[in-house]
Amino acid sequence: MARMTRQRSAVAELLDDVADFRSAQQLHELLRGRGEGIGLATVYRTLQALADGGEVDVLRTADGESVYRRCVRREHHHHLICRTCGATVEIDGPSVESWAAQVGALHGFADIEHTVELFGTCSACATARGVRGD
Amino acid sequence: MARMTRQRSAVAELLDDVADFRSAQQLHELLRGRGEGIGLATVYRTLQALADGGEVDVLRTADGESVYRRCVRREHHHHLICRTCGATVEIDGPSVESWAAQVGALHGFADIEHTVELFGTCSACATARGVRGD
DNA sequence: GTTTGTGCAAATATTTTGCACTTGA
DNA sequence: TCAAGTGCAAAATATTTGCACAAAC
Repeated sequence: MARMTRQRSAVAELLDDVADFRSAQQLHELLRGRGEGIGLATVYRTLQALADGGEVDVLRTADGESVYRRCVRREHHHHLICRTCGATVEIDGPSVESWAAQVGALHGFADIEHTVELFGTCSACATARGVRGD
Repeated sequence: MARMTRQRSAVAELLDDVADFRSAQQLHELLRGRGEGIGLATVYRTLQALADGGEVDVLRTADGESVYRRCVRREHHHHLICRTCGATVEIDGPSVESWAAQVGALHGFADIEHTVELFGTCSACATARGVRGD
């Protein structure tokens, strides 16, 4: 039910090499750039399978694109993302977990799940901007 | 630069009446149901303008639809959303705010913004499901 | 009267799917 | 072998846009 193919290996390897979130289309272009013969549909199908299996994180950008990234941690966690250069840090926050559960219970909600994403300017980008006086 | 038209009033009124997040398409259908002659494109344009002006909240559903809702509170806040019936509760969480700022600072990030959404099953839906033994 | 807004339909963009062909186990 | 995977192109979905017409100020 999960056959190892040239295409799937290529996607897996690419995800190992790439540090931040990339869209399916970007990943497809990168693969093509590496000389991999792979169709866009296959990239989508592979990413979807990986996401279902919890092997990659999926985020939705503000303009409605799905972006994917290999998850370093196995447990539930969140992201801190630089809004300028896209650098990401994986973080966890026990306090948020418990806060979410509490708030949910307070309003009579069960099975609480939550999405938390932090956006900011990383020190490198802040410095760059400071220098340029932007 | 912002002319008041029949269509815009209709959208504004509808947003006042509707409690939870609705997609542009749903809002358009609701307007048509009310007998308002209004085009889908106009609904999109109007919602976009309202969102730009900070008068409505925009969320992205997991399947890539944008959903809109008039913001009751002026201040920054979050949402608790029933994944079954879509009921929403606006919440605030000082602990999350400070946690976000701390985590950001710890990693050298400035200007931290965050998105936090909680999803759960509201008591009504939990009961309904329990009764059916689903 | 002029400028802004609207409706429609066509264009875009992203993701999904049908189907014949290929390929891994 | 042969079910699972792939590629392509067409379909589906959500949203945007060009343009002629209508309407607000």
